[in-house]
Amino acid sequence: MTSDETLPAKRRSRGTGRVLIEDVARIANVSTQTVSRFFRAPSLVAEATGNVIREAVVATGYVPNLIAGSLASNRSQVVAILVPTIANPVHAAPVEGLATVLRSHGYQVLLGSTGYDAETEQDLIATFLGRRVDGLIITGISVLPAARRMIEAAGIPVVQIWELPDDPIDMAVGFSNFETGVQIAEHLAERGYRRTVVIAHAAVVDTRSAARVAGFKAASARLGLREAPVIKVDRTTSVQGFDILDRLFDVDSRLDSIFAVSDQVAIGVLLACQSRGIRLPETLGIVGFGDIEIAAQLTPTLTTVRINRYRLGELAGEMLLRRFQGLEVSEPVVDIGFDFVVRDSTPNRQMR
Amino acid sequence: MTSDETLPAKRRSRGTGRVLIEDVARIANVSTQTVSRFFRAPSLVAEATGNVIREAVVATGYVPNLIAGSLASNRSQVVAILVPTIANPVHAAPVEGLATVLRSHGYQVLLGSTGYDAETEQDLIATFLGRRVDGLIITGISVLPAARRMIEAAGIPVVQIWELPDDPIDMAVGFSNFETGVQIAEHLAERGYRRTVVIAHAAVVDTRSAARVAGFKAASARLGLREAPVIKVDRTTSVQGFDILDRLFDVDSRLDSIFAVSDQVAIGVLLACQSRGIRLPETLGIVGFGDIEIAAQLTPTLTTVRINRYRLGELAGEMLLRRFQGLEVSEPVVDIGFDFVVRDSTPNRQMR
DNA sequence: TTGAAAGCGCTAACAA
DNA sequence: TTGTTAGCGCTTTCAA
Repeated sequence: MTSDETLPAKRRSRGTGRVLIEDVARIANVSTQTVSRFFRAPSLVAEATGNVIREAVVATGYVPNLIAGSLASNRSQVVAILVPTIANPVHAAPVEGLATVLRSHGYQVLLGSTGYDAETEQDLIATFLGRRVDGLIITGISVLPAARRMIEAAGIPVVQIWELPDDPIDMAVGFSNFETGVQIAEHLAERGYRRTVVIAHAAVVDTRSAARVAGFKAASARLGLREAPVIKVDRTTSVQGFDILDRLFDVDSRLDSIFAVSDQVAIGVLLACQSRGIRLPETLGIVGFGDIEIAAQLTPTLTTVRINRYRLGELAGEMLLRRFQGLEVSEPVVDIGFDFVVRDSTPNRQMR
Repeated sequence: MTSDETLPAKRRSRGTGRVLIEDVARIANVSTQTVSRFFRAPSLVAEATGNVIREAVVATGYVPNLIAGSLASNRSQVVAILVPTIANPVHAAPVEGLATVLRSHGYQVLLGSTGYDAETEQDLIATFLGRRVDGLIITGISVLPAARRMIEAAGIPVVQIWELPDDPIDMAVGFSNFETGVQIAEHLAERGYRRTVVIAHAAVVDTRSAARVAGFKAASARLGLREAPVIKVDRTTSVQGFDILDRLFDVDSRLDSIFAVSDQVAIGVLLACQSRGIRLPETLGIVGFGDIEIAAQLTPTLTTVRINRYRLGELAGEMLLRRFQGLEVSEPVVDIGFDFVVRDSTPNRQMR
């Protein structure tokens, strides 16, 4: 017979049968508050007391319920990150950087894949706010107005990554995608290419790749070059060269170069050329974006733009952590820049 | 002057100033319980009542606090997944599959990167259990005993992925890594290769790649072939061919083929050969593992093993969902199999 | 179909 | 350095 019968009749316990902080407290002969303190700030507990508590924790196998702690403290120790798709290593890298930085400070990462869909993004934001995440990382700037209002109402720190928003929700870490397009156009022009075809991303919310194309076009116009034809692909995250190669020559049978908004697409074209016996780089100059690992090992090696993607996530995490500590973030919008990496896929082209 | 002064003096509210369920209830002129029901099971609320509540929700901008809900209901609606590193697309794919399946059922994904470290894995498991996740997905079988005990004590459903454990913690979705190694050895033998060098993973917790190597060795021995030399690399997730190529020829200057435990490594070697003008596939047969997207587009195309990685995560999610619904999982350990994909990198070799 | 009361397990505020 | 008390905001239980 248990002691349950000694409880007031009205008490209908829904207990989960797990070890609670009060069990530890009773065994260690201290208050629950002291046990709580022992976990959150051990330095505030006398060493002898701490040892007794530690023993009681081991003896009982106590695991603190962080949900209860979150409710009481109004801090969840969770940060959410929204990416278009985690299956693209370009977006996986910041997640890895973020998770690593946060974990060393006791925070965990809640992951949301939007599939390049603004509605899905908004739904995820709503859910994450309902979970009372302490901070939010968002890929890009195309946040729906309603979602933005929800975020602002929640008042939590937010970092937008991959772009430099004119009107940031809060903080941002990124670089000028437009400028990468400009440099690519200038490079191709300087090397003697005159008939570039651009391979862009069909997804409208991918404002990052759109900005690269816009930069390319603006610079081409300024240089007095023809307006490059653009073909659009549904997915820029996969290597799918043969179809694209056909479409390229359909659009301009005399093209001399391509600029693809992602390395994956550029590499697809490069490999398709190889497979069909089209000589590279003589026949076609190729520029990609992202500098994925394989870009430097292909033959020819790929001219592209390198971003420190891991650092992007790491830095975003560090900015959130500063805010969590109540500190100022001196530079709320950080330009981490990019490296334009010239390799063998865009050699000097003899003028015609 | 606010109404605060009418509150009992002892009441020291720590309220967050946000809209609460009771605000909605007051405005809609119903009890908090009815509002709660409206969110969890709208069909139990009269339509007219529901409409009034909906209006009140919109008017106030109420966002339910899921933390409080989790504490009260003892369900967090969160599933955690542990992967060695999210930066490897091979491990990112199941995460994407899991997240997609779970999201459509109102569950979110908490992500943990272990960095192929068992201690880190254990720490993450402890944290996730403290957060009272409703389910857990673990990559592989090398869970430390203490971590295993914690999981079993928590009594939540668990799915181990990528392997078929002899002694599963709970459920599993995987395939026989050993058997992939066997088929690779048989294929190379049948095609006339006699001097294979194996490129393995140095990380001891990567029991998956170890099993592939073991299968390869067992089959080679059974076929009466020489025991293949093994070289170990620290990271199998990156394309790093030149160093490895040198080491290969150091180990066996007359090797005729390689088996790499990951496509990334196999492709690194393939590209390094290309770059150095080593003729493929004549000089060297190459087999990888994983069938990453680019494998089919290289020249020569890569012989490898295909796993439905996305499905791996999806299926694991579906198994958890069944358990959450209190249903039986008829087959707790599922073998999803693999496809051995023979391509151009391992042509028939003329006997010497 | 709706409501009242009593927790869920922890931490913040205050006091000693 | 430690303890007491009163919540955190929701859902469960039970009753109507």
